[in-house]
Amino acid sequence: MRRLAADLDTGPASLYVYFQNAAVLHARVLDELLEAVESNLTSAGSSWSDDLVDLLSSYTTILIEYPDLAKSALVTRPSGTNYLTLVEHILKLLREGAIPDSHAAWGVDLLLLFATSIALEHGTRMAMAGIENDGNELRSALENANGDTYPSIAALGADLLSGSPEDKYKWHVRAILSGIGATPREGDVPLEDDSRA
Amino acid sequence: MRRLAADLDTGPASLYVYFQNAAVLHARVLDELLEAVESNLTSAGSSWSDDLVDLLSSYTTILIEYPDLAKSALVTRPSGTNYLTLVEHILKLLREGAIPDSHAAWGVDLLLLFATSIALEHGTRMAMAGIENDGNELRSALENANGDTYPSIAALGADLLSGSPEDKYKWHVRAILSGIGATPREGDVPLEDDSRA
DNA sequence: ACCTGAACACCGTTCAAGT
DNA sequence: ACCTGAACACCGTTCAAGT
Repeated sequence: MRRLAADLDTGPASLYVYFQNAAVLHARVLDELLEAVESNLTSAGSSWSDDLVDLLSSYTTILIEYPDLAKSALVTRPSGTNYLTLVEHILKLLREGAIPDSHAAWGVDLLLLFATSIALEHGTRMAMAGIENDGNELRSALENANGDTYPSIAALGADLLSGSPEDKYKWHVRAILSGIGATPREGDVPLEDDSRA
Repeated sequence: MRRLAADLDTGPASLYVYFQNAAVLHARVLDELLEAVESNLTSAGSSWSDDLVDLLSSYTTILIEYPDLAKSALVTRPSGTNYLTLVEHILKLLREGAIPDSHAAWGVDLLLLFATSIALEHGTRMAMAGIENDGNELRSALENANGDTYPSIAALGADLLSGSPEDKYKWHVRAILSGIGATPREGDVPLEDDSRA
C-alpha cells in the first residue's frame, strides 16, 4: 500500500478511495498479471497432461515473483476475468483427458492450491535469500535420522532429498492429475455398470 | 515476537538472545505444538489410507489455529523431532499401502504441502472473519460465468462450488494418495517386468 | 557476560482536516 | 464531494547502554 502510494506521489490513505482494503487491491493487481499466463505457454499440445503441467507452471512462474500476491490468492481466491480464463482452460484440458466432470470440479481447486502454494513457498524463500539459509536444517535432520526411532526415514535415505524442484513440481502435478482421475466421488457410476436402474 | 516478549515482561530484544530470528522461534514453537498430532488421532486403523487422512487432518487442525506458524512451516520446513515423527508416520503408512519407496519419498512433500496450505488458507480466513466476507466474489463470478466465453465452467455449474470443506479435504488427500501410488517416476521398474537383466 | 530500553524501518488502516 | 496529512496501532530487528 505504502510503496504504491509513494510511487503515485501521495499518501497511503488515498488508495482507500479506490480499494476497500489491501486484499481487494491485491486481487486486482493479480488478475492483471494473470493476463501473461496464456502467453507464457511453451509446449503447446503434445498431450493434455503436458499442457496442464505447462499451464500451471506458467501460473506459478508469475506468482513466484510476488509472494504477497500468492498469499492473497491462497486465502481469497481471485475472481477477475483472467483467473476465470485460467480455470476455464484447466477444466477444458481435464475434459480433454476424459476426467469425469465431478472429479474435475473438485480437482481444479487442488491443482490451483498446489500451484499457488508452491509459488508462495519458493517466492518467499527467494525474497529472504542470503539472510540465513536454514534450508539445510531439515536436510541434515533427515540425513542423521536415527534408524531405530525413524526406520522409514532411514530406509528411504537420500531419496527423500533427491530431485530438482522442477522435476518434483512436474511429478507432483502428474500425481494430482492421476489421482483426480482415479479417485471416486460419492455418486459416481461404477465403471462396468451399464447404468440400467 | 512483541506479544511473547510482553507476556514475559520484557522487551522484544531479549528474545534475540535465545532465537536467531522470528522464523527460528516459529519453528521451535511449531514443533512443540506438533506433539499433539499423534494424540488427536481418532479413527485408528480401519485402513492405511483412512489413517493417513486422519493423521493429516490432525496436523491441519493444529496448524489452522496458528496461521503464522503455517506460513512459516510452508516456507521453512520444520526440523524438530515431532515433525520427524510425523514424516516417519506418513512414510510408515505409505509403505503399508504398498506405495513404492521412490514415490513415497516425493509423496510426503506433496501431502505435507497440501495439509500445510489448507491450514494457512483456512486459518488466515478465520482470523479475518467478519471484517469482510468476500468469499462470495468468486462464487458469484463462477455462477454468472458466460457460457460462450467459459463453456466448461458453465457446464460444470454448481458442482464447482459443491461440497463441505471437510469432504473436499478428504477427497483431495485420497486423490493425492492415489496419484503418488500410480504416477511413474523415471527409473521405475515396469510392473510386468520380472527384473532379469 | 548477559540482558534490554529505546530507536529504526517498516506495515495496513482511520479520520479529521483541507481543497 | 473528493482527496490526503498525520496519526494510530501494529510488526521484526538492531545496538548502544545498563547491570
